[in-house]
Amino acid sequence: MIDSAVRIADLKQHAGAIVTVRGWVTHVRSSGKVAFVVARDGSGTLQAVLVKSQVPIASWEAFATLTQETSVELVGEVRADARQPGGFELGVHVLTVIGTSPVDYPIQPKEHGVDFLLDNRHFWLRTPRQTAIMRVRSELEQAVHDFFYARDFVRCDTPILTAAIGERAGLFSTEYFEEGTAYLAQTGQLYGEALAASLGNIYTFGPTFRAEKSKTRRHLTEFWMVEPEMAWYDQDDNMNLQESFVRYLVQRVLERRGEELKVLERDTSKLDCVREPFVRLDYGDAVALAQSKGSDVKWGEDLGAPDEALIVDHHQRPVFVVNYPKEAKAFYMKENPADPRTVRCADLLAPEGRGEIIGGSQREDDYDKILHRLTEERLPVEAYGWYLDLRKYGTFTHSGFGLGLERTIAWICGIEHIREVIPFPRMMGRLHP
RNA sequence: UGGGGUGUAGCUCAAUGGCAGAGCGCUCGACUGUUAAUCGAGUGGUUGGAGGUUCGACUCCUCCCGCCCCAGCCA
Repeated sequence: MIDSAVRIADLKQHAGAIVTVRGWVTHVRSSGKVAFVVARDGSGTLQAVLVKSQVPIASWEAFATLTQETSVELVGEVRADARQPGGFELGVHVLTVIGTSPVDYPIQPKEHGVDFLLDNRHFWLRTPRQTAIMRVRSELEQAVHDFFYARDFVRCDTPILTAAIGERAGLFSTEYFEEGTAYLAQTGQLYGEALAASLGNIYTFGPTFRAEKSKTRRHLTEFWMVEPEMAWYDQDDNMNLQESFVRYLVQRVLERRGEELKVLERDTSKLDCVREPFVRLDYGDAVALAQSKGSDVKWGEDLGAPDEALIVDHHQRPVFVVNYPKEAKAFYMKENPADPRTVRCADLLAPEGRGEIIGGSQREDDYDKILHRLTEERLPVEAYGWYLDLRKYGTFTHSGFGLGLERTIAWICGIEHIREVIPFPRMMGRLHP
């Protein structure tokens, strides 16, 4: 801070005092000899009142020049006023313009189209709904760390620039000195497995990149993922942890970000369902359920988004769909001893048509089986040498999962499209601002 | 990539083959308590682009472009 300016949110602690507030103008109103400036500073909004006969001429003239988003410094008396949302207003003694703002500021206090707002994302982020979302996002990120710290998981940062490993979907590539092509990581999981053999329980939390040409409300090309990896956890332990984790995240936002959820007009009763045990539905039963509701999905196929919606709507709470067919899932998932056609995995489907927010599995720990799967998938075995070593030198039962941060935020906040829950979304056809 | 939709003033939208409009914004004016203040006046257009049909096209047709929704891929 430049000096002892007061944050708007803290004004109630300064009732009756003369304080300095700095912020940006959102509205101006005038009634001839009384003028009103509404300003925000990131912590809240404040109405400041200027009376022509009680302020210096320079301040009165400065008011006349105010436009939306002009940055200002206000010195005045904090006084209680029942008409104000926060209960206080500022009786201005001095108004000083810090930075002017041309009259063509694009965002008005009215409805705008999505494309226009995304073009002006740097300004859109100044609006109340967007700041509420960003505060929930921050709360969730902190909650992730608190949850795992309390359980003695070690946070490990895995590389973003990688050689060609990982999953099958599209990769962003870039030149990498004499090493050829590097790819932006689409998961930290394989590194997480190596670290689990070193530290026991670990998690990674960072951005991941997928060059898929997806244009849905659930996809970004750059998104943040939490990926825990636990030594000596089987798939049941894994799901138990996921259930505790998701329950904690929801409770944390309900407890600490109620104001933000109110701004977002979130019906929080829809989140009460996380307190009940999550449903654990075998893949075969999930297929049968979807079929009974009109889907033509067949055993062996991955569930489509409409199938997932049918399944979750039926149960009205989070659902684990467990043990998918091998062909529908990645090579590293452990073969199910009870039914070798399937693997020991689970997708966690969030309520309200949100679809998959977690994908997880027990990892294949048998050297020969995973080598066989790599070959089957026609993946370059030589690139996976270090990964195979984890099975060769002291293999171990282990499991992990990946939680999509943006999908989780969108679900908890009740935001339709995940492009709104990351400050500067990266999607097909959008790289600016 | 496939299916559907859409594109008109700075923004949000009207104009169903016959004079291209409104609200908001912006400019000027009035007002000593406003809450997206109110009231009065003013300002605003290559109707996404190219071609075609027609006496006449924002409107109908063809192609192209942008965006939105859905699907696939996944978190």
